[in-house]
Amino acid sequence: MDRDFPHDDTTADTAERILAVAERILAVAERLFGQRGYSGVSIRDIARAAGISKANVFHHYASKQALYEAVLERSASRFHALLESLADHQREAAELLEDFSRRHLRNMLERQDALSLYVRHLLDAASEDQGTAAEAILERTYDVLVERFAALQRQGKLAGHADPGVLALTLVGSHLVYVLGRKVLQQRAVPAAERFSKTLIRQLLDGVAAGPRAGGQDQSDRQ
Amino acid sequence: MDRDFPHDDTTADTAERILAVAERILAVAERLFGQRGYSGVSIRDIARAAGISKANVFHHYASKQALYEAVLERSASRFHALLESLADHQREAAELLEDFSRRHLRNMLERQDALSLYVRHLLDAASEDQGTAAEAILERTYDVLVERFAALQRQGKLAGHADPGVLALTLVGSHLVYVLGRKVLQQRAVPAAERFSKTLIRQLLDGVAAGPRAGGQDQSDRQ
DNA sequence: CCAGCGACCGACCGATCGGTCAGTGAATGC
DNA sequence: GCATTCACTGACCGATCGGTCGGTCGCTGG
Repeated sequence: MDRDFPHDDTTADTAERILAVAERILAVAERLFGQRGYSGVSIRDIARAAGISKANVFHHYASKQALYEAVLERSASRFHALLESLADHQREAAELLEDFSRRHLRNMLERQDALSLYVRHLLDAASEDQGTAAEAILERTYDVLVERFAALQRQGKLAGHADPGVLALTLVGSHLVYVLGRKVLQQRAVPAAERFSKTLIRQLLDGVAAGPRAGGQDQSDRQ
Repeated sequence: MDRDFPHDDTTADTAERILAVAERILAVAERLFGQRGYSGVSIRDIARAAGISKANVFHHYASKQALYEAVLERSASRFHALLESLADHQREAAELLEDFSRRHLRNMLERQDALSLYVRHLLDAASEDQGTAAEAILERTYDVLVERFAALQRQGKLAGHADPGVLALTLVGSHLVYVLGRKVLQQRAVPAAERFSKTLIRQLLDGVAAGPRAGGQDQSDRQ
C-alpha cells in the first residue's frame, strides 16, 4: 500500500522505531533490574529480552551505569507524576487519606518492578554516600505527605498532637511491607489491597487503644 | 606460656581457629551480601575481606549459593532469638508495644547489613516462586505480632475493631521505612529512634483523627 | 547519483566470574 | 615412625562479564 509514498510512512515508522528501541531498552531494563538488581542483570540479558544486539544497547546508552541511571530517572519521573495528583483536594481527612492510600498502594502493586528497583537502589545507596537523583522519590513523597498532613492539622481535621513526619513514614511503610510481604504472607488471611487501605486508614485515624479514653468498645462502622 | 603443654593450648586454639574461619566467612559474607547483594559480591571479595584464599571459602562452603543460604540461616536464627524475648510479658498495651517497637527498631538499626540482606532476599524471592527458609522471618514476625495483638484484644487492652494483621504490618513497615529512609531523610527533622518509637506507638494507639468521634479533642495522656 | 549519517550487528578484547585440583604442611592415631 | 587427615593455598579452567571495533544497510540532503 502507498507504494508512491513509502517514505512518509516508513520515515515516521522508523523514527518511532528508533524511539521505540531506546524506550524498549528502558522498559526491559527496568523490569530486569527490578527483578534481579543491577549486578544480577547483564547487558546481554537486556539485549536478548529486547530482541536486539548487545552492541545496540551500547549504541543507545554509553555504559551499563548510564543505562541504569536513565532507568532510575524514568522511574522517578513517573512516580512523581502520581504524587502531583494527590495534594490538591479539599476533602475530609478520612476521605483524603483513604484515597491516597488506595492510589499509592495500587501504584506500588501495578509497578512492582519499579518499586523493587527503587528499594534496591535505596539499599545500595545506604552503604555508600552518594546522592543520585532517584532517591529523591522518598524525599519527595515524604515532603508532600508531611505538608499535606500539616495542612490538615491546621484545618483542625487532624489531631494537634499528631506528628506529620511519623504519620507519613507509617503510611508509606505500611504500604511497602504490604507489597513486599504480600507473597510471603499470602497463606495468611491478609486482606486485599482495597480493604487493607480502608482498615489501615481507619486504624490510623481512630487508633487501636481499647477505648477507655472516651467511648466504649462499640464499633459503629462495621460492614 | 605453658611451654610444656603447648599442644593443649594449640589444639584448642586450632579448633577455635577453624570455627573462627568458618564463622568469619559467614560474618564477612553477611556484611558484603547485605551491602551489595548476592551477585554484587564475588567469592574473591569475601576471601579478601576475610583474609583467606578463595579456595578456602570453597573448602568450608560447597558453593556460593550454599554460603549465601548459610548466611541467611544464621541471620534468620539470630533474628528469631530477638522475637522470642518479646511475647512473654503481661503488661499494658502501650508499654508492651512501645517496648517492642524500641527493641525491634534498635535491632534493625544495629544490624543493618542483616536487614538489607533480608530485604534483598525478599525482593529476589518476589520474582521467583521458591520458598527458602529465610523468608520465614517475616512470617514469623507477623505471626508473633498478630498472636500477641489478638491476645491483647481478648484481654480488652486493644480495641475490638482493630485488625491485628494490619496493625502488625503497620508497625513493621514503619520501622522498616524509618531505617531505610533514615539516611535519605536525615536533613529533614526525623526524630531519633527512641522518640520515633514513642510517637509511633502513641499515634497508633490514640489515632490521629481530630477527635470528633466520641469525646471532645481532649487528649488526657499528654506528658 | 552519491556522499554521509546513524541505527544496528557479529566478532572480538581483557578482566573477572564460580569452581576445581594437585599439592603443602601441621596435627593426629596407631 | 609412619600413614592418615584436614585446613589451606596457588595455579588453572571454561564461561561470562562490560565494552570496543570494523563494517553493513537503509535513509537523506545536496
